[in-house]
Amino acid sequence: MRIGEVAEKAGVSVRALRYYEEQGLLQAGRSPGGQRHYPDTAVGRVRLIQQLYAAGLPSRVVRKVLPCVDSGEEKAPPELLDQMAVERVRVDQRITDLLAVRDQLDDVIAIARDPDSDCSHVE
Amino acid sequence: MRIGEVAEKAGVSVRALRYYEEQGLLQAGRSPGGQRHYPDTAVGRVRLIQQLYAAGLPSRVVRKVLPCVDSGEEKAPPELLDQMAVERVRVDQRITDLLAVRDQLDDVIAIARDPDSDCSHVE
DNA sequence: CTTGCACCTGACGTCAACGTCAGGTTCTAG
DNA sequence: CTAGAACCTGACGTTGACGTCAGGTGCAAG
Repeated sequence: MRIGEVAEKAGVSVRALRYYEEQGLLQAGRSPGGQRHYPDTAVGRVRLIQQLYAAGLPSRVVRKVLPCVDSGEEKAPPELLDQMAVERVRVDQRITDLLAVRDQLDDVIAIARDPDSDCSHVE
Repeated sequence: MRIGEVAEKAGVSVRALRYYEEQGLLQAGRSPGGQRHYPDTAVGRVRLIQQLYAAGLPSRVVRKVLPCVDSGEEKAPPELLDQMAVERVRVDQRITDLLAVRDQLDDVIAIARDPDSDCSHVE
């Protein structure tokens, strides 16, 4: 597959794919003329990258996590595992933050919809 | 309170506070000499702003949400409420993404710790 | 009145994750 | 063989949330 097809199937821009390669997140073979070509698995990998980005993980984290997730998990060296655990904690913290924010939004929405209900969070 | 004290109590930089004012997120009175002074409530408001940022909300969302959360929720016009609902959905989506990522991390960590357990997610 | 720290206003720098434009090449269809 | 779509490599532009530096001012203490 060439870059355009991968981009379309994965729902990202061609520029993004070249950027991922530049960042070492996605390898590509080259045709004699210099054009990139990807295996079918590339689409899935790009989707994975997108998922990690969508979750708000910074690129340095993606860089650390990707090799573990796709290139056979059993090869992960212990120090890398520690990093993963650290990131796991960070993700968890972020989830907690988001839940709190969601609750705040729910409060405001509920109060606005039904002003007579008491504002219990102020006590 | 002057800006330095607020910054320290809220755990952010002085520059950040000036930035918030510039963005219309945080008002401040001025001394005759031109120095900003804040009420005690400013610290809490800054913490709220930080929480929203920490959750990954973009500034435009914070801009929309803040007036509802602190200046008396009952005044919120319906169109603003719709926006809040939209953002609520976005936050929810983000939580879902993060949960998926966390599960992936857990999988990788679990497999690495205990390679004999079967990789059930691949079936 | 002077020292000196906290404060002020610009204004340019930074980093990430691409967008976009310029100028040239490769590949495919007819 | 030729048009033109898809690709290539730089390289500069963008947005958000500030960092940082320059050059000047407010204010409490001695």
